Amino acid sequence: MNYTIIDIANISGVSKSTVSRVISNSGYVSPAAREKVLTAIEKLQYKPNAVARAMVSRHTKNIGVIIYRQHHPIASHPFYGKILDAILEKASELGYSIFVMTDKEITSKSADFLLEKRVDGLILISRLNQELIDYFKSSQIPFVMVNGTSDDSNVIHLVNDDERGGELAAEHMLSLGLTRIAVFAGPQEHRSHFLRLKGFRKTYSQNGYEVDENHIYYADSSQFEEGYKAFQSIWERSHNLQAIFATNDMIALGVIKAIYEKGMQVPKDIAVVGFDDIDYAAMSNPSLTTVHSAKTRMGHEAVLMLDEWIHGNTRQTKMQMFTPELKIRNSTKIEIMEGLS
Amino acid sequence: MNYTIIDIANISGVSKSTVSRVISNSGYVSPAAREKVLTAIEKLQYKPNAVARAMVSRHTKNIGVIIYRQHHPIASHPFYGKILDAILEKASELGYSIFVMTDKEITSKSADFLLEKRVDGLILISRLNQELIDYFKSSQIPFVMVNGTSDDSNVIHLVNDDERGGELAAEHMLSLGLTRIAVFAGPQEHRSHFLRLKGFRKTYSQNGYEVDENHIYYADSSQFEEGYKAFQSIWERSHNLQAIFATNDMIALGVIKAIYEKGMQVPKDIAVVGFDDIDYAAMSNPSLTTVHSAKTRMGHEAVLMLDEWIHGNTRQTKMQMFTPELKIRNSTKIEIMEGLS
DNA sequence: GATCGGCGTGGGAACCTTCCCACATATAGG
DNA sequence: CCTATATGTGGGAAGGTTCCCACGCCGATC
Repeated sequence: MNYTIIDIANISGVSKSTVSRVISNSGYVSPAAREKVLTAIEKLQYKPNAVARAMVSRHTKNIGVIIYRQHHPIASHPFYGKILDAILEKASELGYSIFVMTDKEITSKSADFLLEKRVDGLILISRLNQELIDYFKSSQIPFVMVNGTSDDSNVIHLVNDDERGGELAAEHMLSLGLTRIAVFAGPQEHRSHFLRLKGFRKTYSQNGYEVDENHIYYADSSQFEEGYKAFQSIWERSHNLQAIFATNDMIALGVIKAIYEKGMQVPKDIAVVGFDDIDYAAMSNPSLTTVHSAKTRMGHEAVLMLDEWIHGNTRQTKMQMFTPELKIRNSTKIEIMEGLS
Repeated sequence: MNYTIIDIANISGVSKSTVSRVISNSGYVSPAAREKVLTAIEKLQYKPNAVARAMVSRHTKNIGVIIYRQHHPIASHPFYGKILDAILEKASELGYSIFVMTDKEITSKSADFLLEKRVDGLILISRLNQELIDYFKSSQIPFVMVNGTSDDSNVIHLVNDDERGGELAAEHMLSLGLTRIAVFAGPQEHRSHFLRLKGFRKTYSQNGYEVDENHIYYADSSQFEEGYKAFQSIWERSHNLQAIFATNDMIALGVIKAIYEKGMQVPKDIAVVGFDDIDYAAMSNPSLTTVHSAKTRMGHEAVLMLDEWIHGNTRQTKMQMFTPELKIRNSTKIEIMEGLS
């Protein structure tokens, strides 16, 4: 069914070595021989067997991407999926194929699977624990972490400067005079949510406003439903909120929906600021003011750095941090509040 | 760096054949020998080399997924990404690894790449042309098409019953007495958009209302921006619309946004119906009435059918059609219009 | 006590490629 | 004319596994 290099050799009347040289474009091959081989390849629609090639060359040109996440969606997630899209794009440019796996549990199971497939490297997305990080380190496989947790400065990881992002959100809200606020924070064991909240509180604090712990709602997950439900619960505690900061856009979108269902409007009654700048932030009604995180750049850079490692080069700085950017949209389009506190 | 079956054999004092039998759990192995081998495997953290295995067994347990699509997002697309998520899930259940590729052009380029990697089968998502379908047929590789175009009844393809979906949308709108309507249709060369429009018009027609060709806007793409821009253009032509049907949710969401920016409200001034039931349909403000398409089921079924083919079984019915379902939400929550035309 | 089947084990070929080495021819330099 | 170098070609080993076949042992059957 599939032809081999030997078939091509026989048809074109040369040895398999010569065919190999033609395919890999290396060594000496006479124009006549090359011509004959090329015609035979074309005629039989011969495709070199990458499995056999990997067998001898000891590398597959395959990269594994594992997204650690408990809830759907995963690939179609507006944040993680966006990173994946960027990975796919850059990998294709560099000639890699990508295995995508999703894993609900933070264990080595998926990775072992891909390790058996002999991938050249691994890209790990989202939070994983130190035990797993140590496992990857000991396995000798080149790997990079995207948007994950690690204080281990020896591990390549690409993250958003979430603390700075939190500050940006706070600065914006402060500039609008919004001081009666609430925060809807995603799971604090996740680096991003933790730092976003931290930066936000710090900035408010530095400006003389402590964020009341009673006005911080800690969500169990970072999903839409969480923001939606959470708003009801916090609303009962405090009726005179001016604004809400959510540590990601999905939560913010859930909050907006809940606000409208209570018969209020954004930003007229309550302003909302999100984080991530997922595609829907711009599309939502009203469009959502948010902090842009470098999803595409993280994905591209992850592949680039992994590729370097695979080729034996490593950079000095293992940690790459991307600067976030504030995107002001309609959900905070208000007159500046004055003299209120 | 990586141990081989021979290393395990040497350590445990048996032959490589015995180790192979232990790993594959086949043939006769004495409990004593099995025990020794297992300990050695555990001790060395031996991982069988799937590349070598694929070499001899002639199958890789890898499946390629190619998403043919010109515009970003792809993996993170609320429709295609959702299918991909389902594929990933089911594949993992069945022990397959998934190569994901995206291709902007409808050529055999990506497929050739995966064919070289010797995938066991291919899942092709979205529209492709007959030439390419013929190419896959001639390549002998098991493949299934998801949400693609094909009149070739010999090709396995999974589609949504889009025509019926168009009817459902029309029936709902008619039941609300909405007759002054406009349609925003995605690219007509795409089977889905074509059939959705067809079913919709047919139903209106059967009820005595022809959809005026002047009130159909044919969009160049099926994206948010398209719906957004399109509304402005159609709005100038007709100021007294009661409702809009868009052939997918992204376009519908764009329309809603444009409606609000013109100072009107949904559904009070104009009702909107979409198609697909992407996650954001439920989250949007107002929530979007839409026709649910079986994204997850299509993804699951695609893997299942491909797996059957890989194992040499094929079903009689190559074409599997999924019945759509109307999801009534707030974007059509109106008093029934009476006596208007 | 020879034969037979079940059990347990090991050796070797095969899968398809790359890479190294050996060999052949032609050309140039001394 | 002989050697050195460039060009061109082919053979064989290696890479790690599976699978087939052969072989040895044991207990049961005739």
